[in-house]
Amino acid sequence: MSLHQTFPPQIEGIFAALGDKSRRSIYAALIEKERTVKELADPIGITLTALGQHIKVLEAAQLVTSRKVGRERLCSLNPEGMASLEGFARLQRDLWSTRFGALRKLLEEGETPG
Amino acid sequence: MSLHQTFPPQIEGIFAALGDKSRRSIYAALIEKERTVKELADPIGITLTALGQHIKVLEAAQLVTSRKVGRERLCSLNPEGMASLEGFARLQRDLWSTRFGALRKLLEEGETPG
DNA sequence: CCGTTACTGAAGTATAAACTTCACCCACAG
DNA sequence: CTGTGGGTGAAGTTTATACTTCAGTAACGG
Repeated sequence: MSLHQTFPPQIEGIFAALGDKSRRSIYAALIEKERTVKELADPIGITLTALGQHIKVLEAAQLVTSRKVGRERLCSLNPEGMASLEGFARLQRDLWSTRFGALRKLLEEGETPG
Repeated sequence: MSLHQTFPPQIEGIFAALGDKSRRSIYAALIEKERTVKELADPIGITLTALGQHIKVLEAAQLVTSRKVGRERLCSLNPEGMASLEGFARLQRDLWSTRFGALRKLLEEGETPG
């Protein structure tokens, strides 16, 4: 039914995940170092339950990984996610350059009829 | 109050904008070529009003530009947005490499005692 | 053992934001 | 000039989802 092409599934997930302010905060907090669920929840001011839900989304998007250590859960950044995003963004730019290049070429050809 | 550093404002806007499925569809549709509000609204199945609101968000995020042509509004991609995102993502990867490099160095030093 | 701390699942609430309706304005065609 | 089509603003609805509460498990400290 849908005429429009959408983004690759992984990229969709990344945008959906980081579309939320709390999850961006979590991600940003993990840039410095790995942290427990509690350490992440406290400064944002949400419950541990809410934070756990966010972590699930971030893990599904491959932006974060986590592991149980004793009774705590240590969360860390997963560089794969951002790397994929970078690749996607670069591809977009390449496509654009190509289009722009093609346009320029057309214009140049138009100027030199022969 | 907030302990956590968040993303640069422009990047925040981009994630917030593309966090929405409809706006991703719009963006994807504009990759091929520029389109009017109606051309964008029809395949998604939303009203022109709703689409107009999305365009405003995408423009604020510098992902899209638009201009009035007669009674139509032509929307096109703004490559600046994606370029910023690519820069941000690459910076993240660089930070990670640095951290990882430092860790590896520490481990190597630990493995070669004296 | 007991009490506290960190977390988790289910289930319900609350709110932000996506979306609609409706009235209206312009541009263009007949 | 009338009629139709594309677009826009204000204001209300609706829905997705972020969030909570509560009850429970497991780990650690005394």
